[in-house]
Amino acid sequence: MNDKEKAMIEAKANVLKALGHPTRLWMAEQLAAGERCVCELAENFDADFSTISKHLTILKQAGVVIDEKRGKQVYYRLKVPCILNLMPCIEAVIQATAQTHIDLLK
Amino acid sequence: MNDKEKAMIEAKANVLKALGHPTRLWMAEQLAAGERCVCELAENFDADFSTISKHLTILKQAGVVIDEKRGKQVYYRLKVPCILNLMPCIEAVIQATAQTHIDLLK
DNA sequence: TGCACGCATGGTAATATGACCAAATAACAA
DNA sequence: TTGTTATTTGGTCATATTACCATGCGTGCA
Repeated sequence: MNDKEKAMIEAKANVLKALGHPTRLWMAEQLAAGERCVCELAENFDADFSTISKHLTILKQAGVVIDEKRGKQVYYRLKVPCILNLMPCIEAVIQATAQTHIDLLK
Repeated sequence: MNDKEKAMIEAKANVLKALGHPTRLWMAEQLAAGERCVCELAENFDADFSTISKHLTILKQAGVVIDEKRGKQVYYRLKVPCILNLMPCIEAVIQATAQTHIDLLK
């Protein structure tokens, strides 16, 4: 594995890692339905405002979302919509996994 | 978001998180080409044997891989091959991202 | 049986992550 | 200008992650 391959693996792992947190994955799924301002996300999620903001920053740095300031509000949206398409496979992994998860899919 | 939805999000995030580490992502990509024993993975990766084993355990617990002991060796393989299909989208995210990453895709 | 090999597990230490509070900043309205 | 709202940033602390070393365990060979 050369340096470039290693950098590529790290970059890809970083994207997956960004999505690998329940809060951030939830955010990405919300944004899949269309852009949201931070306040709209906060409205539906019980956590400190600063926590939400920091998670969004991580998603932004990973390249998953982009933000746009309009007036007093900052709107976030998915940068690459295909992120959504990952879910069926992830769900298949869960479905293929132990009994403990089977009920999640009903 | 009810309890079941929350559990589903957490389960999905856990799978993504398992893949969100360079070493584990590399392993998954290796296994995409076919099963490998731990020794074969170790051969191509510069890390302590125990480190490799622990990463494989994490992938196994996430449901990404399964293992099978044959003789003295343990073989790992992808449990759900579609994991591979995620990569084009992840690469698209990287491609859509800052200049710093563009050279990775050449 | 005894030993070497392949792998997993336990322990430990350094570093990273994530949650909250408090404070700073930007945009508007008054 | 002053206050208010929307969001980000800095600080701190608890917890999680990850890497290594040492050790344990199962398997097959001598």
